[in-house]
Parts: sequence; structure tokens; C-alpha cells
Amino acid sequence: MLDNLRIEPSGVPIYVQIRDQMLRAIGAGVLKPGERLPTMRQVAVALKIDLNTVRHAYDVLARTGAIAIRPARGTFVADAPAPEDLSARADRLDDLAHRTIASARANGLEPLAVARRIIAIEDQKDGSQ
Amino acid sequence: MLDNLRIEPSGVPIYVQIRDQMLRAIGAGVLKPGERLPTMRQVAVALKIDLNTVRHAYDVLARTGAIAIRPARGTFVADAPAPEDLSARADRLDDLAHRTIASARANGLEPLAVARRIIAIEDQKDGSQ
DNA sequence: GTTTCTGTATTAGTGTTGTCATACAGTATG
DNA sequence: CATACTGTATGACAACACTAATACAGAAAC
Repeated sequence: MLDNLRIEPSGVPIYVQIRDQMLRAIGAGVLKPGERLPTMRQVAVALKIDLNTVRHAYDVLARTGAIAIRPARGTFVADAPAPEDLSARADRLDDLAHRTIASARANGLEPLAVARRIIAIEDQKDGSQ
Repeated sequence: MLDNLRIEPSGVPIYVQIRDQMLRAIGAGVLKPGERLPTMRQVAVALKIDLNTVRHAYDVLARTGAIAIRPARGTFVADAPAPEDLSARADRLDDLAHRTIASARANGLEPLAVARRIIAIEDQKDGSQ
């Protein structure tokens, strides 16, 4: 897990990059429910960033229920995958939706038009499958 | 037009509120292509905000081609976009849609769910205005 | 050409965000 | 209890976003 972590100077906040990679690892099953995550320090050292930056990422994940932080013991992938995963998922969905809307507006596009386009693209894929 | 402008302390930046209301007015046909917008000062005075805040909003609108600013003469709703603009616009729309789909997939989300969420958020905004 | 209207530019204050260095406190193991 | 691990907390910093006060410059009308 640790070896797969990467951060790049893309303008995207480091803690967001970590958060996303953790979510992906959990979603892909690389990290299973109950499994222990790399410690904050391990990540900090591996990526050469500050401990608090990792903490920030873990905090967000904990707040959305994706992981459980146990002080002085470590952090673990949340074991109740059903409800917690759903809420974390809803948060990510909301986040992506809002970012897309902001992006659309910034480019003079109608958010609704973007939504319709996405639906059209997806429908087309269904037809060809 | 001027009378319909409102800003509220919602945490949303003032210039964004103005920008959105202008975009809506243009989209709804309240402001027609070629028509003159309220001057920056008129808006500033009417809303009791700074001239530069209005300028910020107008700048964003101008950068996306929604309006045309003519120094010392006023600002005007952009004429109906040329065919090339329309196709460029379609390209940007397509691009954003695809990027959003990719982003959704990378995060284990259903693109269609994101589209539906965008629609829901936008509908909610309409209702609250 | 003076006045009065337009948008433009400069500068500054305020708050938030992202990151970091450093010190702290709880847990486990011997 | 000593040690080596966990996560936690505090304070500082730079960068940025947002808003504002103020002064500038071009166009138009008289």
C-alpha cells in the first residue's frame, strides 16, 4: 500500500491526493475492512511531507466514515462497509458534482448541459455493449 | 434588471452571486444579445458593494464570452456566438463531461449518479431563488 | 474643452487554506 | 517504569481569495 502512494505538484492539495488514493485503494479492495492503514508517520516519511498533512487526509476520511482512527493504536478501514461506505460514497458523489458544476460555470457552460451530456455518453455506451 | 439583483450573506462570494444572476438573466432572455448591462457603478451602488467586486464578476463573464466590455462605453451582452464558437463550446462541454466521467470511475462512482446529482443540485438552486 | 459618464489600475486589509515544525499524550510491550 | 510506538494539539507561515478605498484614463455630450 505504502509503495503505491504518490503525490505530484499538480496544484491539487496533497491531502486531497492522499485521500483519493486511499479511497481508491479501499474501493478496489486493496485495503479491506478492518485492515490497518499505514501509520500517519509512515506515509509522512514515505512521501516526505508533514505528519499533519497526512493527518488532514486521514481526518477527512474518518469524518466521512471510510476509516476509523484509534488514538495511539492506528487507523483502520471501517469494518461496517455497508452504511459507512454509503455515506462516504455519497460525500464523494456530492463533492464531484459540485466540482463539476464549478468547473462548468468557470467555462461558461451550463451545469445541466454537462449532466445531460454525461447521460448521453453513458447511454451510448450501454447501447454499444 | 438592476432591481432584480440581490446578494445575500450566504458564504458564496458576492462576485459569484452577481455572475450567476447575470448568466441566468442572459439565459432567460431578460438580457438580450447586444443589450447593455447595468454599469458597474450602478450595480455597485445598488448593492452597496465595491466597484471592483462588480468588475470581478463582469471580468469573469467577459472572459467566458458571455458579455463584451467596451472601455468607457459600457458592457453589453455578447452577440449570438458564431458557429465556430458553438462548436468550440460543444467541445468544451464534451471534454468536461468526459473528464467528469473518468473522475467518477476513478473514484468508484457511477457517472450517471453524478449527472443526477448535478441535476438535483441545480434544481434545488432554482427553487431557492 | 469641460463635465460627466464609462471601465481600469493600484494598493491594502481581511479571512481562509494548505503546509509545516515542534511538542504533547495515550497505548503496548518488555 | 522505560521505551518505542501510536495519534493529537499548538502555533506559525506563505499563498491565495475576496472585498474595498482611492486614483486614473478614455469616450461622449454639451
